[in-house]
Amino acid sequence: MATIYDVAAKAGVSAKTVSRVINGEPNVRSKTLDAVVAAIADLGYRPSTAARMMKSQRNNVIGFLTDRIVTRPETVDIARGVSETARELGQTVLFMTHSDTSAPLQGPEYNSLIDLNVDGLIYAAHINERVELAHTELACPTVLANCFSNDTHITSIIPDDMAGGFLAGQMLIDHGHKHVAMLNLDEKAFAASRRAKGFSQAFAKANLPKPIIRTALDERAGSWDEHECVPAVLDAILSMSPRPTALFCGNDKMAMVVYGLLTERGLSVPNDISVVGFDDYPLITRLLRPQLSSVAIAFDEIGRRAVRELMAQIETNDQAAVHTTHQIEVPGTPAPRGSIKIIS
Amino acid sequence: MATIYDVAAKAGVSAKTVSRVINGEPNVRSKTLDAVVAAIADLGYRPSTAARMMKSQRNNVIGFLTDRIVTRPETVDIARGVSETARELGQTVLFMTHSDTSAPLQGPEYNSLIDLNVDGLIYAAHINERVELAHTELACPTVLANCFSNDTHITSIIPDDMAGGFLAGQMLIDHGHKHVAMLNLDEKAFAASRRAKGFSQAFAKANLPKPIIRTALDERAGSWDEHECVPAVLDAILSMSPRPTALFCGNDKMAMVVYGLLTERGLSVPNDISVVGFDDYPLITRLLRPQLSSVAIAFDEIGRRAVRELMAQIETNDQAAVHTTHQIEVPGTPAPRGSIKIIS
DNA sequence: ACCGGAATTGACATCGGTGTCAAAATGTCG
DNA sequence: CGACATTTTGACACCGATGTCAATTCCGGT
Repeated sequence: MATIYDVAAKAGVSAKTVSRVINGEPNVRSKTLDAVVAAIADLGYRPSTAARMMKSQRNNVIGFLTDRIVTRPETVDIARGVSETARELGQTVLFMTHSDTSAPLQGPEYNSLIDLNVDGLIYAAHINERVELAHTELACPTVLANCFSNDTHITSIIPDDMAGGFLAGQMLIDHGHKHVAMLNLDEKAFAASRRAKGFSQAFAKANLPKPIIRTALDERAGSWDEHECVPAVLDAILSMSPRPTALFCGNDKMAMVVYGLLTERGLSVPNDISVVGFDDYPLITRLLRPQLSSVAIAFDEIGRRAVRELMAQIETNDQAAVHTTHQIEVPGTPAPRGSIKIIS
Repeated sequence: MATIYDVAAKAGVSAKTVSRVINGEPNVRSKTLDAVVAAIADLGYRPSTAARMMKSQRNNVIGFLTDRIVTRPETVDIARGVSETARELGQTVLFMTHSDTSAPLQGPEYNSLIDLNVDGLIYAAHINERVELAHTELACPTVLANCFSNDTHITSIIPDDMAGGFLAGQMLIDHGHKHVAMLNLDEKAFAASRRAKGFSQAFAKANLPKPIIRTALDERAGSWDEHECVPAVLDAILSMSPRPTALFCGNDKMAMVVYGLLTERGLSVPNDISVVGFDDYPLITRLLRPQLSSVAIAFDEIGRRAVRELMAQIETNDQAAVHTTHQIEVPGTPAPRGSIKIIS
């Protein structure tokens, strides 16, 4: 690999002059500039980032750490947003996945990242929940994505689950639904309870009866068997009178299970009952028939915001900087599709 | 940030001795060692990777470049395998996603990776196809994952789609199916044609009639509307006599669409007709009712192998190293579930 | 041609580690 | 106790870039 000295020798100038050219500094005669540029091209020279970052103490590298489950579309989309925005801002992203999920900002991966001298760090969780931070002192500027902390020093970017739940409710109201039910995820989870709250608020605001809300997730079960108690809850709801005209499911996965169960029970979506999901996983919402209505959370936008916030923090190196907003909520978007019947 | 000199001063030794301790070199008296360790702990010292990599020219960093679509479970799983294996081997992974998908080993992201002095590079495609490489000279050791090249110098790790198709066929044969049909993806795609070929071979080997194979993908359509011509193809197959007892879909997504269409037509899976998918996306196979039988490709294993091959290449720096195998095929695993009826 | 000031350019130190090799300390044995 | 082998330690150069600051070149004006 050619070094700056090789280029300097070839162009008949000093290393410093080559450095000037590379960094676009002014005050280089155009003739020397041409010679240097030619030499660089000739030798296929690329400056060594190692040497560069050693000198400047800035790496233009940010770390991205996720909890164990990277397969989740949420995390993937956040990663995509981070990746793209970082590129636009000339930053490189170092991705790592926690091997041990016990504490968010700890463990071998966290240390690797810090050792590699990242300028800042984004921690993304697969589920919007409060995380407990071990350190009070952070090793570098840090932004949380899709999770938050009580520590007001730490900026976090989270989806607005309450507003999302409201949008789901509004979508149903707009289609004329008045008596509806929600099959919620684990009530104790932050995101789930917010969605339920927002959903209720939509009906309260429209002076409609409070929707029925039931927890339908089996928290004790494994990842793919967690829907075991959905049938019972669903049957209970279906046998109510008047029977709800629509079901809001805590997320798209549950909605997908509900589709199957409704088919088994000889009920068709949306003629017999309408269904709304949450998350808008395209794999589910676009491939189910009829296509599933849902509320999309722009996770890539969460990633984007996270990078921008982080860069802002890095730039204003001032530790005592006033963070006016330490919690930024990204709104969702309703995605109405064929799974909602219009009731007149 | 404390430097090695700070530690040296605090421990009352030279920088070199501290260096010895950090790198676990022998010949350090235990008393000095203790003093140094204490000083390191005291100051919270972490060696600067910048300085380190500048000296050693080895970074222990490998690059991971994917084509645009990172949301695909394939790429995500490969990334997971890469990430985990890299960690086990003490390597750091730099992830980047191509912004411009036109040529695999080119573009700003590729250059970033090379600039950052990665020791090696893994390029992962979202679909198992041949890629055209622009350079003949590679800037660093490179391994392809889920795609391959004609260039025999380049190692690639790909799923064995033909064996996978065979497994799908065998799964149906084992359940007593004799007259079956396949709704294939775009025949011109490498992976799709291999799956179809393997599928046929299973029936040929069992001395059963050749399965009906139809292309059911609308290649002109956009990403989520590509299943528009499935209904027509499906109806054509359903009206055959004798009607096939099972449908092998080119992938899980198509199988999911087929589920919906069968429901609309009043046919139930598996009583009226059996269905098999390909890929084993858990989001689809585990949430459909009945659960979808599929063939799982261990993409994380592809990622693992890719890292191991890459490290082997990096270690044997010899450019003229003989690559006995430049194409490694990773087999799939049949995942039979409720979507296949047993025919006696 | 000469001068002053601005525009260019380069010598050299520096960043934080590691390799080399010689110096110092330690230990062993007659 | 001295000679010698062996272990332990440190001084110094170097990796490849950039900042500092002084040296050089250039230019217009006299």
